[in-house]
Amino acid sequence: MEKTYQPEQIEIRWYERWEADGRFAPSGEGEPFSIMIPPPNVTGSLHMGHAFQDTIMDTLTRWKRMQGRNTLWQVGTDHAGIATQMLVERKVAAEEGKTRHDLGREAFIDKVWEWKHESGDHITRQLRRMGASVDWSRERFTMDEGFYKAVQEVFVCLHEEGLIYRGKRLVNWDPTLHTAISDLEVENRDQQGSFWHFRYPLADGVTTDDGKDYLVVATTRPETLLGDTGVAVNPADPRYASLVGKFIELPLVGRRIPIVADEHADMEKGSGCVKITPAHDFNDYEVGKRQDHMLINVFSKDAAILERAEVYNFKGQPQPDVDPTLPAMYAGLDRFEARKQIVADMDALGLLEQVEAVNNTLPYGDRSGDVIEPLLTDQWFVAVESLAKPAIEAVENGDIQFVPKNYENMYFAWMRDLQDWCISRQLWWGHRIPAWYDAEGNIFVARTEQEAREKHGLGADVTLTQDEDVLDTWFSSGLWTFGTLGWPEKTPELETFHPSSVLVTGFDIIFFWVARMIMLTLKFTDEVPFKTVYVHGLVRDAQGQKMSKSKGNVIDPIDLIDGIEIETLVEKRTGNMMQPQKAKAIAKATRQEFDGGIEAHGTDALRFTFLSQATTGRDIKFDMSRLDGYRNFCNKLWNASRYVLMNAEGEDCGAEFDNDKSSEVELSLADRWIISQLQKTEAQVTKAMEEYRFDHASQALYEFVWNEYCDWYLELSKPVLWDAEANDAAKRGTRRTLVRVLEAILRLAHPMMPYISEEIWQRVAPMAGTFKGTNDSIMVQPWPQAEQAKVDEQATLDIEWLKGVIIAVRNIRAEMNIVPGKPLDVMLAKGRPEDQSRLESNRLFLSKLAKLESVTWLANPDDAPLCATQLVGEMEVLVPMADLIDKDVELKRLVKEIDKQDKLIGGIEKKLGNEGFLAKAPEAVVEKERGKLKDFQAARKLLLEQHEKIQAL
RNA sequence: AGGACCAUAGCUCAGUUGGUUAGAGCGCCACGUUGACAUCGUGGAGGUCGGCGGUUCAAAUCCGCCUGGUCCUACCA
Repeated sequence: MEKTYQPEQIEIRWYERWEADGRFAPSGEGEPFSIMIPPPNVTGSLHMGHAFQDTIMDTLTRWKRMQGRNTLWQVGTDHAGIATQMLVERKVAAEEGKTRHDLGREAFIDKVWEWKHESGDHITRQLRRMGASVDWSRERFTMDEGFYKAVQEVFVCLHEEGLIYRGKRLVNWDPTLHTAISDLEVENRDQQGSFWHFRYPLADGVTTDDGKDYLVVATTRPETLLGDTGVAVNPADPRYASLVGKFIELPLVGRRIPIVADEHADMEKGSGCVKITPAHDFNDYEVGKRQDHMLINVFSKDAAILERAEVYNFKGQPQPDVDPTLPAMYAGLDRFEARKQIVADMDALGLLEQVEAVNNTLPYGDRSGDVIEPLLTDQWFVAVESLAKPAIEAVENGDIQFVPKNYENMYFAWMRDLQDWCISRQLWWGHRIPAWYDAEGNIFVARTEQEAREKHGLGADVTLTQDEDVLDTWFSSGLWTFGTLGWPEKTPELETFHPSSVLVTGFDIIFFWVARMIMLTLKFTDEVPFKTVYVHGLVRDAQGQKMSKSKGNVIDPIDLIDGIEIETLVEKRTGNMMQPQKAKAIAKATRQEFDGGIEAHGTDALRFTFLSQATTGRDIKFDMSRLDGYRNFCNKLWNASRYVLMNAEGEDCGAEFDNDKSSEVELSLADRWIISQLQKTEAQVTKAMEEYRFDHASQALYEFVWNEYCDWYLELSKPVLWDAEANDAAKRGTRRTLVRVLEAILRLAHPMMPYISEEIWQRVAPMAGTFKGTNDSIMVQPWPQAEQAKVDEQATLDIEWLKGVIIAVRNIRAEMNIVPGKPLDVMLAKGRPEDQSRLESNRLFLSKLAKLESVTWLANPDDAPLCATQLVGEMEVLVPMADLIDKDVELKRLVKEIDKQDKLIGGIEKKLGNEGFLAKAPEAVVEKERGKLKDFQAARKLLLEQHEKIQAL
């Protein structure tokens, strides 16, 4: 073995080997366990969030596989409608100077497929680097033929049931992308805005009670004035009671609009009068509906002012009787231009009463960054109410459980206030909506045009055109758990692996995806999509900032694995930016944070870091120093293995002797102890994994490997192995323990650190007798199970004693500035009989580990010469110091120690002096305190004696 | 405005049903390298558990209020 751990030499090799050996496919045996990967964007690349998520999924998958479950980790990607289309549009623009419209729909779609083929395996390659044990043979893409079939089936069925409908409704419209987006794709940002107060003249010579001939309405969006259909006042507002039923003459437009009473108007706010614009505001839409107003749309798809308004009733029917005339001077003006102009014109008319500065929030499209406009358009919707009910129940009754549990509240809150879901998108890349129209605009929904004709008896003479729009990507990913398994066919995979066992996902897409999956899956399979939802937090940068390309603080997980030069990193972060003006600052910050670039750490160290930070659903600040630390841990494990191999390879490791009582194999105290500790660790790690506490699982492993196996057991093995006089059975016992415990460690580690564990296991397993032929792999070994019978409490106590004495001697060395290598003569005094017997049976270990010349039991403590002392329980560890002792230093140390004991004693005495405590605390607690008091007092007494002795010098 | 979550060592975080001498890693200080590992070893310093109040014999842990932070939902006519 190499002297240091070098991940790059082993990782790719092992992944290729596993894949070639078909290790990732379900075994076909055992109780099924399945995880469906949240499909990443097919043309995307792996970011830290993916890497984190994939680590968790792979750890669960490998763990369950080792537990003998029939394990499927289903892999695949989604087509990411808007994101991919935008990317290809930009690419086409850059390369050919053309828009998608120049190319036409078909040619453009070809371009997207080309791009998919070109870049589509990037993310899957990265998944492989992460060690993901996904079943590549079952890889799915949402735009695959088979998956499309599932999408059509669902659409048609829902439509037949009346749960999908088409309607003219207000949607969040992205004027840049020219498509509807869901409210989840809208980002609300705070900003400084203006609040314009306008005077709306009363028609027909009417005046207010206080004699004014106008009402004041305020708005943050003056340009919508053109679409006003009325002014609302609160029905209980005495100020305007006399005006209800009267009219306003809408300025600039000249339209007569009614004053209506509606509870939407808040008497406390502003003047108490609200302008109503049903076609441009979600609240006003509701008011307009109640008041039987028209919908007057004044915006084009670009959010520019129309020449003539479009007028509809609330059924979406055009209203030719309403005069659609709009002022000519605004026609074609962009909404923000129009706003300026309208404000200026109102001012000129003396109708601008005041402009107030306000803090408000504005909706932005998370893709385009443009301000979202509520716009009246024809869209397809899913009526979610009847779907939501069972979806809520599934979580309420525990069929689906969230981990951590508090996310269930977030889910309920959203589900109980659900709007119908707009599923059509005005894009080209996606699942085309399976609906056809005849010349009159009649709608025929079917799986194919052929079916549409047959179903509705349409002759060949009827021209049908398919709906131009595509479906929201989340509509198709909502079918992911069962669509990937072959639905609507009744496949054996569907039978076996659905419902899936766990969904691992970020909280940010609970609404987007999780909720919709639950609704659609229950509807179409009568099963939940998954039994558990493990929700993890966001991976943030070291400062706690969200990682984003525009901030220039993203880290490519692959760069943490392979390392990256600083110049390459700067280039990567500042190249191809949307906002190039930020490049300089980003370069500077990057150079500051990653001075010498990033070193290679390997996949296992990265995975272990993620796991150790995976606490209960909170965000994680990615910490480079922890990554360093876990790479060191890999190295530690590597070197411990090196030691084991050096001492065991080619030697008799007793693999064939299974009976520990056999005279052929003799186990030392240390052997029994480490075996005992291993059982506890196995139990701990398993429990932690069951509870999704990967931080606890990784920590339990780390502590056992480093602080017990390496720090103590390996050291304790040396005296046995290097003792020329030790018998063969003892050596065999120690070698066997070294090897078997290491082999178990590797199996415990494997789900978390697949590569290093496999690499070492290949060398260790043959000696441990667990290797079954040349093609064997740790991936299919049984998960370690704690055996209660091997827990040896006596051995634990004995080793604790031994460690205590060794540490006491080390302490004395440090206190007295004695070099670590100098052999010492040590005496043990006071204490109990078992202390003496422990000394006799551990003399060898003690001498070697504490580097002692001699160690003797002092029957009469008064015989002790002048010594430095330490306490182990009630026993004193004495190192004769003769004239070497520094009186002042030692006195000071003792005083400090005595003070410490005094404080402890004081605390307990106070407790025990409290009658309430004695009366009400459980007896066991009281007893424990009494015991502690006794110990502390005994320690204090010894320290005091020692102090007096030295004082007397 | 409503809600959720968070606040523990210089940093990143654990701390299960109240009873621990409040822990880990990293960092820091001192010492140390012939026999697995300097990606290391040994020893050490460092915390009034955000603040105030309450419940209790006992609070980092339970309750209330406050402060600071993150996020979500709503509103902003």
